[in-house]
Amino acid sequence: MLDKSHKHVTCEKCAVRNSGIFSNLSNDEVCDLDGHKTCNYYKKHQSLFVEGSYPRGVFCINQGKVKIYALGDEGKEQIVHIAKEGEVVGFRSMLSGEPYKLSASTLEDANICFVSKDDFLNMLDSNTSMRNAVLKELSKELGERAIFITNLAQKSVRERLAYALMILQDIYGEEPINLTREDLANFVGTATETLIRLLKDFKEEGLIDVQTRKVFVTDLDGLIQLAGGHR
Amino acid sequence: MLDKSHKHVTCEKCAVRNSGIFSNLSNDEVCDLDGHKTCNYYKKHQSLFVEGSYPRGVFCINQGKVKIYALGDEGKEQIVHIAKEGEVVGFRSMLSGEPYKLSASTLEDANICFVSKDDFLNMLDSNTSMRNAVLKELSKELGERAIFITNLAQKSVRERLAYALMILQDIYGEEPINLTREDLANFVGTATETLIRLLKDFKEEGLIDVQTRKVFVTDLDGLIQLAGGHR
DNA sequence: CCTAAAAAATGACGTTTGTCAGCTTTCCAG
DNA sequence: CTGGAAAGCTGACAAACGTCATTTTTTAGG
Repeated sequence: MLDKSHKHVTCEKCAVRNSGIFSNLSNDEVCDLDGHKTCNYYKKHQSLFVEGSYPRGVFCINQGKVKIYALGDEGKEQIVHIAKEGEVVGFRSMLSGEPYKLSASTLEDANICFVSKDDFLNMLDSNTSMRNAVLKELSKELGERAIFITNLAQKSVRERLAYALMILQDIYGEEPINLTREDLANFVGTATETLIRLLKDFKEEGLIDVQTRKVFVTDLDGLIQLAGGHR
Repeated sequence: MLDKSHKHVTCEKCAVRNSGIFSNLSNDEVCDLDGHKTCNYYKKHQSLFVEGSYPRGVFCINQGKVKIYALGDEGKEQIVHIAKEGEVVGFRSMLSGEPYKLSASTLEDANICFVSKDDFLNMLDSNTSMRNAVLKELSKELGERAIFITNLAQKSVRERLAYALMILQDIYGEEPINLTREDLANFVGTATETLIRLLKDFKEEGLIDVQTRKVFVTDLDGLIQLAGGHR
């Protein structure tokens, strides 16, 4: 459980100081960043930003998972990414000057810091290595999305679920994957009912273990093979 | 028809001088760029780069269309983007330091210039507005891919075809859309046969006109509506 | 102009996947 | 601890799509 009282996290001592696009900052720069950020406690299912609005800054996740999703025409969410501790989210729209194309909300209780647009852009301007990190991050994500697209277009739901579980396993690390069936379906890109049936199959085939909401990957190699080899 | 003999295009006089990420360069910088580039004539179906290899530079399209695609597990192409005159392609993998995640090849005869990795990165380092253009471009594309993903996951093939035709209409401008059925299917993310049947439907419904390979959009509003409103 | 190869088109058929409706279990606030 | 709401699950059914096999048309090189 997250300690709600301990709201302010010092950047220098942040558990995720060494990951993401801020990891290349010097100690001085991190102190500076620390002075310019605000730190907030978010409850599960709180919204960070919504599609269509304009960015005012970026969010740095200290603790907790965040889903990044688009809303389809019928209001169905398509989860494009699940961000974890150490990731900075919400800077893409800021850089493109467009309104948000995606929404973000917490999947669990979380500590998330906020850095205003001006501060962020100033840092980006003055700091070469951070700039390179941002360029790299954007490019990497672009590559990941291309794979996502190809999977959606060419693989069966079964294969996509295997692929999604591989990725989620990576994101959740030692912890079990903890998503509602609906979120999982919206990540895989299928109907909730279809997803539930497939999860049951996977369990019977010994690929995963399920404890109510929690999913444990028990046969990662099996999943990788099912998903169609490495990617 | 393209003039094959007129191989070298001077950047300053390039027809697409004012589009894409090089558009913000000063005249001096453009002259410099001109000195560092090589210009090549490509025939239809020639490859610019392939998935898995390492980038040596970027390609600036002076004339012609280029498909950017991923190869699925069964060798089926998933076209992610169709680049036209003025676009610079192939810089994402260079920035992420990874091998290409996508392949690119010409859809028609083309004039394409090449700028080496070092030259490109140097320019990126020294030129603020170009850097911002690249950041903007990457972010914009990331947004577009999110929509692509959502469409694939939630829309029917029929709706996706309408959407694809909207986009292609934009890319081809006044010219008719000129793709093989297979390429079109690989862009929409469906089987070639399904695509052919739907094209026929669209024609019967008066949305498009078809002259052998060429597709003319005759009712853009109808397509937009079919695709599910504006995007 | 002709011919082989590539692309386009069509029909038949099976399967995957989505939808709808109803039921059960789990979660959580009071 | 408890009751209502949310999430999870199951079955029946239909439609959308993919696959395969075959024919027709178009393209491009000699």
